[in-house]
Amino acid sequence: MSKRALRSFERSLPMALLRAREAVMKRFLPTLREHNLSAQQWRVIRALQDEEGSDITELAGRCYLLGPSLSRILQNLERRNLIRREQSQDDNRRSLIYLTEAGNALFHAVAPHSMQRYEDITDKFGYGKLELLYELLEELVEKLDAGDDAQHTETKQGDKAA
Amino acid sequence: MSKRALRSFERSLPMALLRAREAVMKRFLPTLREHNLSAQQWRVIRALQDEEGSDITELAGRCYLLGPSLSRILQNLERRNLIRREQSQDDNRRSLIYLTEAGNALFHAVAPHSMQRYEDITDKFGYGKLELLYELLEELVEKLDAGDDAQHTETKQGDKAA
DNA sequence: CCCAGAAAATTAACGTGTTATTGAGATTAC
DNA sequence: GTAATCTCAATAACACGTTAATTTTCTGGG
Repeated sequence: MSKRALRSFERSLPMALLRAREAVMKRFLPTLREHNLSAQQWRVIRALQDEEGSDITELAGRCYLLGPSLSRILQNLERRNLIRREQSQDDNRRSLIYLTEAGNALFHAVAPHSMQRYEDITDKFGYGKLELLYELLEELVEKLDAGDDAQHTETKQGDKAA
Repeated sequence: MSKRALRSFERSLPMALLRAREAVMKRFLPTLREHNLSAQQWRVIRALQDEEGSDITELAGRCYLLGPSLSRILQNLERRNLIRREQSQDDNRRSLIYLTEAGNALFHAVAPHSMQRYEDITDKFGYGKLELLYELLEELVEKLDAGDDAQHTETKQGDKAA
């Protein structure tokens, strides 16, 4: 038929990606939960272990988080003494973020479990298929992000109370 | 290379799935936003268009939403007169949900744009690759969920465990 | 130096994800 | 027929996603 109906949910691409992500996250969340960490908090700790002294904008980019989310996450981690801030000398607008000793210890407590989960997934799904999946996902993002002219941002009307 | 360190973010599977999902959603969100709909609200409206008179538990399963989220979404849609509720006769705990005329009209206003976005994506990425991606994602979920109890339970008609 | 504009970070406001809890209505057991 | 139990739906509490607005600081042109 020329005019197809909308895909059913089971074949909807955003839904399929969501399901897959949740299936994967289910393998990681129990360990994180034992350490009272959300997936996002763990991303931040990993990123800081990779490279300390990032400013917040750079950290947000590496963790794929938006500023406001990261701002709240850092407040939380700071309360728990897992990170600390230092004012940048060059630019007083910037804070540089560092793992504390406790943060570093937490990383080393969680990391082995996290690695184990990756190996579980690789074993269950197959190394080749996993690599193929990575490539497809990457290519999808590339091609979709390429031509974005059709993104006419909407005209905002004032009614807030929608 | 698999035993040495955690994957970098660029190669992390949850992150890759997240990026892909967001790249896809970027194509749909502008249209939804023009109609003051979130992706989840749109999922609910689509599901109701498919099959009206669902109870909330069944609707949650079809929309892949958890109860509390759906509860809030339905309150929102009800305030906006896009859905209405009816008490089930058989079981007073259940509400059955229906699209109103306005909800139905909204569906028909948005659906063509949504279809067009799917066609854009298929064109950009390629039909074959898209199908391959679907299959891989499905297989990933299957293999990871094997042996786990599913979090988002689907309403399976048919065999109730005897 | 002063001021307009840009950038870094936070805050505000709203909607959703998630777990635990609650309350009303069904179901089962005894 | 009543008590224990299960189920449906809503609520509470917290964290995150997202857009807009605010504050502070830096920068560049007069």
